[in-house]
Amino acid sequence: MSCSTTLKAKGLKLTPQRRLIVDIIHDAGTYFTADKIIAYVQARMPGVHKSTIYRTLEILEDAGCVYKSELSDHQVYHHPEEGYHHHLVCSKCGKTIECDEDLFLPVERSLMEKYGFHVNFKHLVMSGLCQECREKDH
Amino acid sequence: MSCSTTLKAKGLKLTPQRRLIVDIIHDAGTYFTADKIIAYVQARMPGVHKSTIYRTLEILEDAGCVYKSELSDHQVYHHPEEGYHHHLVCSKCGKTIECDEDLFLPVERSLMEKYGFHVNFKHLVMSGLCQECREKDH
DNA sequence: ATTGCTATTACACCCAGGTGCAATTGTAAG
DNA sequence: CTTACAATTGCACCTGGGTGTAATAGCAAT
Repeated sequence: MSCSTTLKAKGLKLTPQRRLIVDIIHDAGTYFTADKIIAYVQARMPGVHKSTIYRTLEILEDAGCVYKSELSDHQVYHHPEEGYHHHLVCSKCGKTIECDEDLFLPVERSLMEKYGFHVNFKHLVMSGLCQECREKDH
Repeated sequence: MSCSTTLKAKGLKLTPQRRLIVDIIHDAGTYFTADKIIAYVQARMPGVHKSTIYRTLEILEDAGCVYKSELSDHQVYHHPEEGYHHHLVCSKCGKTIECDEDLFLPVERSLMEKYGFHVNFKHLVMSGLCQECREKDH
């Protein structure tokens, strides 16, 4: 189901501002930080308030049209069709590595077994050191 | 090495403000949010500015005297001697469960093997649903 | 094409965390 | 016990993310 259809089905309106924000995220091949989205939107449609953008992003997230992750100190948005996976971000060079989510199934299982806790590991963003930076550093 | 000694060894001054902040964290058996620390400090020593407290906490973290974690939207500080462990926080009832860090060793290893990435999993704080809340919900 | 109702917007304002800077203070050396 | 100097403080101000609200605009029914 397309994003605009999903919105309509929920009784939500398809305003020009929303159309623009949806388009930007869908056209992105990768994830966008909130500030980037704000910059793009305001470049194409000056006067759009940042609170509108934050609220739209929240609505789109609730509707399942975009995914949000916390990357150390910012929020990051990406399109669901980009697939379910986590991101490894090198704290030295900033490089991003996509990471298969299956690697986390064992921990999820053991947290459940040991503590009865169902942890939410969707779209994890983790920081650390990539191979090159560790080698350079040695 | 005591915290004050560590500070002195780095050429840092032991001001009354710092002494107070250090004491508060060391006397805590558990973790403290930044706002709680600010409230405690300002109750005992009115006039201390929040930026001073944030700066002191950063210095103490760099010196290894306290550990910082990000808990969904706040920062959380705790004393190193509290031990290395992660926290599971229920997003429904707010309950906190301490979680053995050994559970994460397998993922750390597989991230290293598969991507050569050394992830920093110290003092993780994860949200999810605890057993009771899942049962109540069903 | 109007109307009416509800969702949405822009705005003003809030909050946590943080920075640059001039004035102040701890502390080591004389 | 001074002095000197760097470290620290409080302040003003900034930033990202977010909320309450009156005014506005989509959209469905007429």
